[in-house]
Amino acid sequence: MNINADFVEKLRNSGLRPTKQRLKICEVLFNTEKTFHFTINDLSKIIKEKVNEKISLATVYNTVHAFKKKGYLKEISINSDKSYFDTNTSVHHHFYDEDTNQLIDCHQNDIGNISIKKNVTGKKVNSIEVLIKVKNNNQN
Amino acid sequence: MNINADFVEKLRNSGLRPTKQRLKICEVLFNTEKTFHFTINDLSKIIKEKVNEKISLATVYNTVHAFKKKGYLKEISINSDKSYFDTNTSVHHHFYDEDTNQLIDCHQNDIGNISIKKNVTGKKVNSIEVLIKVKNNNQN
DNA sequence: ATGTTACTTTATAATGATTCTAATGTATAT
DNA sequence: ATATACATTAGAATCATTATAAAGTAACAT
Ligand SMILES: [Mn+2]
Ligand SMILES: [Mn+2]
Ligand SMILES: [Zn+2]
Ligand SMILES: [Zn+2]
Repeated sequence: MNINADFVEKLRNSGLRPTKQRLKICEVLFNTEKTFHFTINDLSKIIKEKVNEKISLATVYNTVHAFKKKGYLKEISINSDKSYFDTNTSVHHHFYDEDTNQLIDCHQNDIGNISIKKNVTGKKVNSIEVLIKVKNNNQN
Repeated sequence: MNINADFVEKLRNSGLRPTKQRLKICEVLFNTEKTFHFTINDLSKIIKEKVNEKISLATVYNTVHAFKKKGYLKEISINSDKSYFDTNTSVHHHFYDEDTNQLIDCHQNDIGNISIKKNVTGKKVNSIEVLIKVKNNNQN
């Protein structure tokens, strides 16, 4: 278990105890080639189906929020019904496919630089996020 | 009732019957100098306090969604807890004050032009929205 | 005006995502 | 091995939103 040792270290370094539940969730979230977007529901479905481990829904919530707080996950709000999480924690923008409800990363180089000419007085800019909603060409 | 007649016409033209509930809500939302952002909770509080009319919460939801569908309101998702609505239906961006949880309009001229260099294949860009999160300068 | 119909409002229940609780289990340090 | 703080868990609670279905009202034809 080479990869597992990495996650143990990662968790320990964050002050999180490496429990088997957290390690399983790490595997699902971070042991992939590409980053991805998911809802809590997606995640618990993946755990149920692909992993031989029953993790309480409360633990999934706890863990996702713990990972978000440690900066290993990002939360993305597209509509108020569901909350999306992102394993890509870098500053980046998103396409949102309104037909399929899918989030797609939009890399910095796919979009012109964004300059804020006038800011709110007495405040510092914390993040700039662009959301591009796309739809099918054919009218429905 | 000059203004009221306008709202009656507006509703009729949209295929919505001008009920007294809808007219009251029109007054609250559209009989103002400036556009503003609100949650359903905000709106029903305003109706309770400033207007001598008791409107069922279900009707507030129904009306807001009807107005959104007709293009008189815009829905804005900042975080998954609350849904914000906007009486400014033009294409525009937002500052979100993370200290006060307030939405502030960001006009087109306060921000550089945004060019999408690479789009999702087979899709047309429907909207481009920028969200700028701001915070106090002093660390807390 | 009256009646008919479709639309609207309303109170209340249902839903569903998220959070809370408090009991049980476990990792870590001594 | 023991103590202790941290973590997991099932189930309950919360809260925003949506559904239901009964009663009310606007629009329209007679
Ligand atoms: Mn909605
Ligand atoms: Mn959250
Ligand atoms: Zn992303
Ligand atoms: Zn706005």
